[in-house]
Amino acid sequence: MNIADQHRSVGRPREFEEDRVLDAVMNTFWNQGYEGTSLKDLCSATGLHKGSLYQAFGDKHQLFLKSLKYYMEQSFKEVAASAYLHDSPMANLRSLLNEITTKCIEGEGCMVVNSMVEMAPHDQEVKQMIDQSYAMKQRFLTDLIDRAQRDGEITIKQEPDRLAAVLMVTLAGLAATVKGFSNTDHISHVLEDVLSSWA
Amino acid sequence: MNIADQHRSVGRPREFEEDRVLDAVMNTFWNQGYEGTSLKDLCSATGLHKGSLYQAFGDKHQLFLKSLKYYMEQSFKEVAASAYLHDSPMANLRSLLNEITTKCIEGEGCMVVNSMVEMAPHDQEVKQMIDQSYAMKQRFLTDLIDRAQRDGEITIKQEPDRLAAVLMVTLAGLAATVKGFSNTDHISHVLEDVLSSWA
DNA sequence: CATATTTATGACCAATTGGTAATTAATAAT
DNA sequence: ATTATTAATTACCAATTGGTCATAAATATG
Repeated sequence: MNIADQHRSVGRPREFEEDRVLDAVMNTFWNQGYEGTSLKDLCSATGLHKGSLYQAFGDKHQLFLKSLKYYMEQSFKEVAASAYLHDSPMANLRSLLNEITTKCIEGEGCMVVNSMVEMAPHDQEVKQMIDQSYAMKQRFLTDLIDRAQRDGEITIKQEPDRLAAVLMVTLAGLAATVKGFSNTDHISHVLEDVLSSWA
Repeated sequence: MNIADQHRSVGRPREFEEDRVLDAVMNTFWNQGYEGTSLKDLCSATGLHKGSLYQAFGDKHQLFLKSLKYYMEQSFKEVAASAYLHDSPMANLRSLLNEITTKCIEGEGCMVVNSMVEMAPHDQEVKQMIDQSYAMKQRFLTDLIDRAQRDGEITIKQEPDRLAAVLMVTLAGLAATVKGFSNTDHISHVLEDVLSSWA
């Protein structure tokens, strides 16, 4: 019995899996935004009544924060794995960017970028979460770039963190642009093109 | 007497300037988003009662479309001028990107990118407007890049339209990223860095 | 079986939402 | 001056919003 279950050992047991609900909530906020999502939307997405949602996760805002955190963890896990497939840092960087691009196009964007645009300017908590996630990802990229530079596979005309900043902005741009167009042919190769210009 | 004024020659005259109202509406939608803006917000921003807003511009959605169109026209005018200051296409491209970057950081983003993220997937009319604006800007950049390439100031390893696609995505990324951070030092030079990697 | 505890459900709430309609006010044409 | 026309203002509306609360149901403990 772990700590998370401990306070549930007494009383009526939950009829839902927390992660499954969080996943449904996440998806709803992801493609409708915070203001565009009503509690009714969340109820029909999760199959729960709002009373249950409130009791289990708190109000709409807390629910959003938790689903955003969930998104950040899940999406990073899903994607970071592809940066360890090869021996060469450059190959790893390439497959990481390809993976992100593919996921981004399939999933029609990125919940972090959506939240950055919609909420960050008016929501300190969201802003803070994004700040952390951004810093971590930037370090991740900087490290890969640094090693690729040492291997001589990337130009050393720029510092690794500046190149990483370019990637971060380009990735955000990809996530934003994907939402505007049905045909994504003209943007699917953008990350590759940026990378190839660093040869 | 022009056509626009013709139907106003009879009856009580308007007490507001259409453009001033549209400007206030635009700014409100720009930094609160569509769903995040209520009619009350628009009334206090414009000083008009909602009855007047409806009569003059239609419902909330039409009002948004008109203010988005207004934004597209105004922002393009403001920015495009800086692409004609110098003789060299490369210098013009550089000052254009600098101007966009500056405006983007000052104004905390771009209404088109905001709308792309929030609305395009669920709003055909918005999507269409963005599509047009995107195509025009991409042509504008492609043309500049093409001429800079002919001058030998930009690598010819990539086609102009692919380089332009990179710029478009990076610009969208800039507009999105700007909204997430108070300190913009780490992104202010991204466009320059992209450009310099094309030397 | 009784009790304590937790969850699920549905009724309930005030406030706000986008939107309409009736009334009043201001102008041009007659 | 009267009338037609347009605009400004106000009152009004049904629906939805996020959020709470009382009650019923399900479990573990004693």
